[in-house]
Amino acid sequence: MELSDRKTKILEAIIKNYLETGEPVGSRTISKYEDMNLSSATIRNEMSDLEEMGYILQPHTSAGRIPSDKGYRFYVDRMMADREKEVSDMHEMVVQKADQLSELLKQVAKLLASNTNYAAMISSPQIHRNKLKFIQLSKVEENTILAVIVVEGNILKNKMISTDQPLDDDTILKLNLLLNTHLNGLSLEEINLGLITLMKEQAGIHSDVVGSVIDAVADAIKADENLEIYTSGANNIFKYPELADNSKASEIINVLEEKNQLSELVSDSLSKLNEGEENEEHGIQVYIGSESPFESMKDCSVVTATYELEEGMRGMMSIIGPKRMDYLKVAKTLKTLQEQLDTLYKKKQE
Amino acid sequence: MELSDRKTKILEAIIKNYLETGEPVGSRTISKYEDMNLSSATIRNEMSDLEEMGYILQPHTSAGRIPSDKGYRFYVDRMMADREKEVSDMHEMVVQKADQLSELLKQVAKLLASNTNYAAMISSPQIHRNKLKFIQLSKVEENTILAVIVVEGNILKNKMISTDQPLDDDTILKLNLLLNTHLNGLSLEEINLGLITLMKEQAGIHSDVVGSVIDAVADAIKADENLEIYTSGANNIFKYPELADNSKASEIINVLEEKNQLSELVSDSLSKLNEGEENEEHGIQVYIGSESPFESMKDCSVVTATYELEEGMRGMMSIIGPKRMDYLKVAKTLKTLQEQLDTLYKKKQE
DNA sequence: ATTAGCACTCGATTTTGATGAGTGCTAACA
DNA sequence: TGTTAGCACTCATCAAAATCGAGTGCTAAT
Repeated sequence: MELSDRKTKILEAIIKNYLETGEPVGSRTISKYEDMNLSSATIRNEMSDLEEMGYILQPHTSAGRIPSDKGYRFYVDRMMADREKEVSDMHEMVVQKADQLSELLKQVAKLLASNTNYAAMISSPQIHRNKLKFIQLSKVEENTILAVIVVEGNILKNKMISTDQPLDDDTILKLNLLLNTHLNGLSLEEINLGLITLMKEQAGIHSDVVGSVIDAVADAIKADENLEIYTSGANNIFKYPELADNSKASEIINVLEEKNQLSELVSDSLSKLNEGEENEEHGIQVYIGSESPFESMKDCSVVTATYELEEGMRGMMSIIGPKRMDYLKVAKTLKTLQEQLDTLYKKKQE
Repeated sequence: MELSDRKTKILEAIIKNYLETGEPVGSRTISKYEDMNLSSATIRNEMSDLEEMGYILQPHTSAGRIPSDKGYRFYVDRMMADREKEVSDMHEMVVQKADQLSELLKQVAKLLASNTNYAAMISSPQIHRNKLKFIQLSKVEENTILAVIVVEGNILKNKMISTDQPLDDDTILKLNLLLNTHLNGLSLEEINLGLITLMKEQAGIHSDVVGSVIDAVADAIKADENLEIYTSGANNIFKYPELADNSKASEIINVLEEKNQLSELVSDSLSKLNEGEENEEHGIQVYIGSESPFESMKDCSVVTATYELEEGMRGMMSIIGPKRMDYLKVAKTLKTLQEQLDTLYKKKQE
């Protein structure tokens, strides 16, 4: 069966009503709409068809209908197509300049959550494609060396390195030179074992101690590839009865708190994004119910967007809410922040 | 009225039973205990007294009794006094050496939560009494300078400083010298406006640009005085029906997520601790119900402990659970981690 | 001082019935 | 042939009523 115009109209009416109320919607309610000059009986027939086609379902006999995942999917796809039509009110969202990237991201997470009334998360950007800009070792204590590594985008990594024997200033100077000449300008992922051994050989005489320092620096460069995740608004889920149920809430909160799951997911989908086809629609993706990446989120919808601070520095943010979330508003919020991050960061750099 | 031996015994029995079951406990239950050779009627009389004295209360007529806050307080004080008597089973808790302090603390938070089945938090240590060890400015880009500040305990602070005009290498060298000679060895709280202006004067000629760099460094030193808070196990609260109620759960989760409230609290009580009388009992504090620092936690108990990584580097950790939490186990868990942090950190330093 | 016994209370659980929103189907209608 | 009025039926929800039982307080006997 095809989706006739009338069916579409009815389906849309059902979904919209359900988004607002969260209650199953019946034929009578729909028939009373102004531009719907049909009796409830006719609506019922159409609804019956829509149910057969899988767009809506009945929680139980003699209840109204609610959208199925397929129904939401239809609605979301349609809405995304002509999103300009509708304007939902948005608060002003202003991202304040922040000193540290982590502060900025925390702020964004908070903004996302407070503007949408759903739970939000944002990941730090991936940087393994970024180029190394600058390495500096300095002696902090007799047996302790501090390594500071600066990456494109002015991302910092530090590491304290304890050595078995003290290193004299001259050696440190040479090491600095060695590291910078070999590594500067390379992207993080280009730095491999081969390079490390090469450097160790060139360091020559000093053998052991120097070798271990080089290893430690390499570690610092490679480490921390797991993205940081910032979340906010977890308690918003209590606002939606269909999620506030104990076991569901517990699971959702767990996912938000156990950030490593999220972290993996983000890095997976980011790397797919890097290789694969670009996603139009500003990379906004909607996962409805069972489409969602987590088993424990089968009663939620997850809307994700990528952001890009500068070439290759991509991160992900997402909103987690009930299936009947205000997709339009969420998409807009995400887009707004995408843009703000973009411009803000470029300003900061200049 | 005095607490007779028998009353004490009964009270203790009531509390213990309630800690396990979470249900009001009646006279009959108690009378059946092995070493309690009394009829339920006698117990009832005693219970009636205990209620009058405020140690227990009835949720409603014809229900059993539950401990009041005063009852818990009695139990906790008593338990703390002779805690060695009882041995509750504890999992092995091993804190893995971690590269970054933040990783270590996250790990500890997780351990706390998973061992106790309550929610846990830990703050980063306060460092404003720590002495400055080392400052280094380096040029990263034409108009960008990186300041790295190392504090006793090898805590790092960094800041990227954008300048209006480029600074030449020589000036940077001089600035490094200036900063280090003036500030090294001072504790963070000793660095004040006077010192800053003094340095600016000595920098002399270079005026503007140099001045702003010094300001930026001073900022970096002073900033970030708000402690980081790491939480874990928020979803554990759903295991306790008396907290799993929607509105309560929401509030608790909110406090755990809005870390700045916690942060303030921690820094308050730490500074009190620094000035005031030392708390024996390894600084383990129990807040029962309404004694607790947050209005929204009036149905919880909060057990806090301070830890000390090295002289003056103190932080706080705490467990948040229902009033009927297993105080003994919690206290032990906290103490164990206190000790582990202590030894681990000292090893790491050596 | 202790306890057995009993009446009484009151939350929790189950039962029952009424209500009403909503459906599916059928027959009449345009 | 598409639309609709009408009706029997379903079933969640709600409230009132009935039942249950854990627990108490009191009294009188030991």
